[in-house]
Amino acid sequence: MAGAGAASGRRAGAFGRAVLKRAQKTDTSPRAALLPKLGEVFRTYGYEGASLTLITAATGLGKGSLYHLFPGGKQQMAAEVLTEIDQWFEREVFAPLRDSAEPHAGIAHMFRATDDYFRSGRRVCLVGVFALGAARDEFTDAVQGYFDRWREALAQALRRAGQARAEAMELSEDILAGMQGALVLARAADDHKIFSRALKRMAERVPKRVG
Amino acid sequence: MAGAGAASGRRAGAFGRAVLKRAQKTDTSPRAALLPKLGEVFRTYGYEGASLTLITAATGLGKGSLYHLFPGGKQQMAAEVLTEIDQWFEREVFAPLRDSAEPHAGIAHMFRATDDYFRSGRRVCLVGVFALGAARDEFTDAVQGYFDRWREALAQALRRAGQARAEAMELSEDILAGMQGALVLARAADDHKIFSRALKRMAERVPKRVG
DNA sequence: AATTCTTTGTACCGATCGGTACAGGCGAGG
DNA sequence: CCTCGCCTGTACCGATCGGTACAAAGAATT
Repeated sequence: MAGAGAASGRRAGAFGRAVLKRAQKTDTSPRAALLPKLGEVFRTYGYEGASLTLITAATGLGKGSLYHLFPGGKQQMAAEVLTEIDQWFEREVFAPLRDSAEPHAGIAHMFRATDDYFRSGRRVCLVGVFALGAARDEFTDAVQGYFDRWREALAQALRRAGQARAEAMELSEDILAGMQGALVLARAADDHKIFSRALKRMAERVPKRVG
Repeated sequence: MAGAGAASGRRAGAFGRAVLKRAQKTDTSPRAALLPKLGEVFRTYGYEGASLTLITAATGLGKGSLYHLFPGGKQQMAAEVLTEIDQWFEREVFAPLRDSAEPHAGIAHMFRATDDYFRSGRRVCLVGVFALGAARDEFTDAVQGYFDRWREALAQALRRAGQARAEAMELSEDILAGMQGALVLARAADDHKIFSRALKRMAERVPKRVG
């Protein structure tokens, strides 16, 4: 969809593939450094609320540079931010859930990574913000995919940890909802500890290892 | 804060008190009929996204009428919508939780009313939408108050149902978060049943009556 | 040094934003 | 019937919206 790294990839000559591949792992392009800043603006003000003025202020780049890097405008910026977030979670959360030999380790890793990402409740979920607003309809796939793949990966880990199919489905949904809701409450009350408490409860809800 | 019913109250002469009191219970003024429509616009598009154009379209009223009824503009409209929602929950949820002789009945009533209000997951929470966005800082009291009083009322009911202080606090937070999160997930996946499942889980999490 | 291509600031675009001014429509009371 | 006061449609306001055009600055290549 949104070609993150397309600009750097275009510059690649005979060694195009190798360069592109490395760029995808740790991209040092200005574009990559930009996405987190863009993400913060969207996270804080929502898609509609993130005006070009706010974006230029937050990034330090003028419209010229912005539209040179993102010819598709706001829509493209948001799309690339979403895919960057998706990649982060894929790497730090979904993959460990699916691949770790010991499922409980993957689940523990998820809770740690999630606590980090949401800054222990000081940050809200950009995908959640988009989901609640009108932007959902413009980024349906990204929004659906994020939660769905998370739930799927978690349910799979829970099954491997010994839970029955139905219980794993329910519990994974329960844990995701508990987290998202805690982020809402934490921001509403301006009290990030609400999120920490929720994370702890969710972790306790996962059946302990039997072995 | 925002004087809902102030316009009708102003008209009241010697019988001002009585008229005002009745107006608060079932207000038949055009203003009262308007607030739900306004609420739907804010709920769907967020505070910033709810443009005057959208509002006039949804209400059928021109700017002239709108600003005659709400001299304070969008800000006043949103404020009155928030107090109307607060009043609804106070009546249908918080009061039953606090006052019902049998706390389990109050809690059951809460789940029923909540399911109704959120249309079994087809509707999102306006206060949650505001909480996540920049509008939170403009309506801090209303946003904080809504969740805080809900949590407080629920915790009190749980205590009366036999739970210890700390457990009641945790569980009330857990239930609110589970609901809010389920609304986010339901809208993200466009699958309202996520909310129904969450409601059921939350209800089961409340300790059964001992007697 | 000359040339080429990328990057950037700035001026500008039409559309829309929230809000105001106000003239007339309208219905109730005299 | 006339008047008075609430209500409402419309024209208009400056500001800002997202986006475009383009010329000059910079960097890289030869």
